[in-house]
Amino acid sequence: MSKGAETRERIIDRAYMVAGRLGIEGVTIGALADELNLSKSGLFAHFGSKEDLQLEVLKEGERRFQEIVIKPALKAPRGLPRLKKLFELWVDWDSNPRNPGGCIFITASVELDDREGRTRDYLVATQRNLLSFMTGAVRLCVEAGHFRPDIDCEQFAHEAYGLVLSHNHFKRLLRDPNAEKHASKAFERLVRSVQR
Amino acid sequence: MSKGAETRERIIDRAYMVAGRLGIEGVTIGALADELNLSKSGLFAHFGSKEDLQLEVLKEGERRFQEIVIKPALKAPRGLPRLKKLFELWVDWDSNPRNPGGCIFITASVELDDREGRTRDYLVATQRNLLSFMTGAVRLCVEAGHFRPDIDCEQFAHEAYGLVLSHNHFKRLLRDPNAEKHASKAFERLVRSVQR
DNA sequence: TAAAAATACGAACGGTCGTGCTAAAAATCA
DNA sequence: TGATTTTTAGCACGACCGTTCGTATTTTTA
Repeated sequence: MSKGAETRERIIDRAYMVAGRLGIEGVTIGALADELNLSKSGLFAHFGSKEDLQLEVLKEGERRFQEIVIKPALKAPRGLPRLKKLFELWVDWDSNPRNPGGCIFITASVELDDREGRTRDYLVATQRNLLSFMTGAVRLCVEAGHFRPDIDCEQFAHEAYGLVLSHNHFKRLLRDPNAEKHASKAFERLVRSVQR
Repeated sequence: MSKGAETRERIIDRAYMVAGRLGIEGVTIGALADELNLSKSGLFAHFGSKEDLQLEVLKEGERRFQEIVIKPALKAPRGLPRLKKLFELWVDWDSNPRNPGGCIFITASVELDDREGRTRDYLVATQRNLLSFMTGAVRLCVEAGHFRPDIDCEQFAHEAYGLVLSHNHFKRLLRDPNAEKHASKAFERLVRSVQR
C-alpha cells in the first residue's frame, strides 16, 4: 500500500470516530489535521472536498457494519436463530468500543434528513439495504416454519428497527442501564407474537 | 407585553423552526438576525449567550408539546382511550406543520447525547418526564382493567417510545409513505399483547 | 413633555470554517 | 543513482462564528 493510501486510511479512521461523537458535520478539516499532525491543506488534498470526506466516513461505517453485524449474523443458521443473532449484534453495535460515539447511521440520519445531496442519498441507500436484508431474514423465518405464514415481514422489520432506535436513544441520551434488557424483552415479545 | 418581550418571542419562534431543520447547533446568531431584520448584536442582547438561546428553543418546544400532545390527550378518558390518543397525537406531532423540521427533541437528542451541559440536562429532564407520563398512562390502563395486571408498564412505555422514534426515522429519512400505517399497526399489536 | 430606562445598531475582536494556490519534501520508478 | 510522480506544507482568501462595547434610537415612566 502506498504512503498516501495509508495516510488516507488514518484520516478516515479518525474522522469516523469524531463523526460518531460530534456528528458528520462535526468533522472539521482543521481539527482533524491537528489531531493527526497534518497540515490542513495536506489532509484536504486527500479528498476533493469536505463532502467527499463525509461520504468516505459513511462508507467506512458501512464496511464496519458488514464486518461486525452482517457477516457474523450470516453464520447463524437460517430462520429464527439468524434473525435473533442479527438483532443481538445490531443492538451491541451501538455500544461497540469501535463506535465510541454510538451508531453513526443514526446520528447521520437525523443530521441529513432535511438536506439533499450525495451524502444523504448514500445513507438512504444503505438504510434501505439494511432494511430489506432484515425483511429477508424474517421471510426465511416464515419459510422455515418458525413464523406464521400470514405475517407481514416488512412490518416486523420496521418494528425491530424501531427497537434498535429505541435502545440507542435510551442508552445514549438517557444513559438507561436497562436499555439492553428492554430491547431484548421487546424483541422476544415481538417474536412470540408472530410464532406458531 | 413590552416591545422587548415581543421581539424575544419572534426570535425564539424563528429559532425553533430553524432548529428543527438544521439542528440546535444550526441556529446561528447571524443568520437568524438576517432573517428577522435585526442586527446580530441586537438579537444577541436578548440572550446572554448562545447556550441560553438554545435552552429557550427547547423550552419553546416543550411548551408546544404540552399544548399539542399532552393537553389534548388528557381530555380523553383514562385508560386505553387516553393512551391511544396520546400515541396518535405523538406520532402526528412529527408531521405537524408547526414542526417543519420534525421533532426537535429527537434532533436534539442525537446532537446532545455526547455533550455535557445545561442544554443536555434540560433535554434529559423533559424526556424523562415524558416517559414517566406515558408510564403513568399505561398504569391507568391496568387500573381500569384494560390491561392485564401483571404487565411491565415501563417496558410498554419504552416500546411505545420506540415506535415513535421508528416512525420519525422512516418518515423523515426514508420518506416512507407507509410510516404512519406501520406505526399504528405496531401500536395495535403492542396493545393486543397486553390485553385481557 | 422631559427624564429615565429599555432596546437596537455598527463596528470590531479573535477564531474557525472550507478551499485555492505554489513550492518543498518524500516516495516511487527507471 | 537520477528522474518522475506522489504526497505534504505554507500561506492566503473570503465568509461566518459568538461575543463585547460604546452609541444611538426608541419606548416607557413620571
